[in-house]
Amino acid sequence: MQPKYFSIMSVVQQIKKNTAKAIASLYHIELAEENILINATKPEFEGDYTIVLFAFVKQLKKNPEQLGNELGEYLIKENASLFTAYNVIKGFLNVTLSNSYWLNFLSTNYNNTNFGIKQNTNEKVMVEYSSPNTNKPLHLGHLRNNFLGWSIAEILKANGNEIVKTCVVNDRGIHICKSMVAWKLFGNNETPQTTHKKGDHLVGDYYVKFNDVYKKEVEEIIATGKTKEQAEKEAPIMLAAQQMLVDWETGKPDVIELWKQMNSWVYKGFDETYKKIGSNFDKIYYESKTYLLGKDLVKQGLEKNVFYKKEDNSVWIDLTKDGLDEKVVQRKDGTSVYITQDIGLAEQRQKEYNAKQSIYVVGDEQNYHFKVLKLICQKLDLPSADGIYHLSYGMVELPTGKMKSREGTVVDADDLITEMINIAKHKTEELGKVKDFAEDELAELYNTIGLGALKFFLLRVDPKKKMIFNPEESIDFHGFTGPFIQYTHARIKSILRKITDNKQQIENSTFSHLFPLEKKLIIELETFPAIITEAATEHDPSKLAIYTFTIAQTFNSFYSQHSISNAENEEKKQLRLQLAVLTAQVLKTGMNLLGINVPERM
RNA sequence: GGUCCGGUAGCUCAGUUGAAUAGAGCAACAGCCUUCUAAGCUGUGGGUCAUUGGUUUGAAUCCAAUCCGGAUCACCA
Repeated sequence: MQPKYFSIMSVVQQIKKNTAKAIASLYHIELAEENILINATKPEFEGDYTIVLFAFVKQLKKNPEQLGNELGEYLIKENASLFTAYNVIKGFLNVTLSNSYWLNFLSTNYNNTNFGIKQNTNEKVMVEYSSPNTNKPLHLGHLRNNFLGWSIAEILKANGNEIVKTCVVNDRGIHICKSMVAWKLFGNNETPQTTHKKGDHLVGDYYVKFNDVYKKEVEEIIATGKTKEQAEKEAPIMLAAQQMLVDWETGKPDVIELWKQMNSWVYKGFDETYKKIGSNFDKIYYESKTYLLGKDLVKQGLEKNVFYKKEDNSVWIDLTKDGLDEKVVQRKDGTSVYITQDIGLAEQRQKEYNAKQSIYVVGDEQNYHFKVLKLICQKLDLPSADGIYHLSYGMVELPTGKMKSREGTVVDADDLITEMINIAKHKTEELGKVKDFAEDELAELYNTIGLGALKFFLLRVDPKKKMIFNPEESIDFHGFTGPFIQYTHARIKSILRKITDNKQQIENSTFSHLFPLEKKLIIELETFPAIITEAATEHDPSKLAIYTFTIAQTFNSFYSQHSISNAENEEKKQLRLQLAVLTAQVLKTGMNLLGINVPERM
């Protein structure tokens, strides 16, 4: 049996194909299928799908009504197994598809656990996400990044791509030295063990400490009559951090020792958080090892005249013809800048993995940077260039404005996760439906629901848009939320468990009556494979979040109106069982693609 | 200042390859659990789609201008 993977043509494609064929045969005009607009028919009209005629009215020199009628007649005559009725209103041709078509779709797919998942194409895609700094713990913004990265990787996998998940850890630089200096000055040899604090939080505290001290020092210097600019340059703690960076680069043993020590605390803390949110990577790059990459490419670029050297020995690229600016790629002292290492890393990854596409999940504040990066790689003729895709997402802000870790005004990832799990616990206890669960089962359930709520909350909006998180109004568990969908899944599973004689097979597929809500659910379920494709091509998990919500909503309406176990007759019962099984399957797959688990009971 | 992104119901957001009377959720109000999980369902109210002009049979969607908000334009990362 072949339908392991979904490969049947979608309804919409079939309608397009038939419409094109009809027009070719009736009017001898060839229309490209992609130019035919098919919409779901609005509920106030009769029909399943609507062919919008306006687009080719002019070309065919027909009035819409007449064209609609001729097309409708033709479709029904030539393909009676698919089309059973039509009506024309203004320029809209509404067609009704045969119930046997829908029933056939349902019975061939309901028990396919791979429904919606495409055949593997072996096309490799790299997804870089998370990419934390080792000077502070993860916060809400990192969570959006992680969830997006994970989800887009899963979605691409479902579309047949081979995925390499990667993370670039920013473990060196002046900001890392800041926490190191502060710890050295004020830390009294504190460790995660002595303070019982997660290592990333401990280090983060010293990053904040650095900035507090720095601010105070600057104020003191200004009070002596110097300008702000001077003060910022002269503050002793800043000078100490800069010296430490120099010492790090020259490999001074005690600095390296401290650096390794503090980073190891951070990694341990990160691992804990990653484990909680279910994130992992196939390959981790450390900037301390890659920051020197790209120097050879600078040399090559000079030879190719892509770059040019100024009198002071700095190396530049002129992007003014591309509407951008001049950009430095190597400092006058010969050291490389941020973008240089990115170019180098892009090349190295290409050598190591040879991926067709490389997706960078990075905030929209770096839109310009990635535009430049791609352009430079293209001008250097690097094989990785065209595959560079910046999956840009908006910042998560608080009602009070931007989060700033320097000022300690961030929503901490660990705290938020703990809070969400606690809320899940309280709500679950209030409802009292799982009193027979063992303790570890309960813990797992709270985890699933709490994280489900959080992930769904962050993934349900278009990644491009910035979002506002209000800590006062905690994340909801009703309506357009993760728990609502998880609940619907658990509800279905509960029904299925109770029906013992579930042979789940309609013997009589010519059974032709469908209630509106039965049909609506089937029609919506049928679009699942297309939604997965759309989410992948648009790099947008929110498409799936919205879709799974719609399915859950429709199922619940259906459920409240039609009984499954006490259906009017055996055929209806079997039909509804199939519907329930496929709905649960789609909800599960859809949520998994968002990185969210669905419980069997809740 | 240049470039880019955004402005849709009280709030959070869909809808933006042009298409029927602009949709959800939350909040508010009114109903529904002797029947498969009420974290649910049904209904009501709520809109100058920032503004103005243009293109079109048709504009929230495309074009122009304006207003508001944000990002970015570092030999920072």
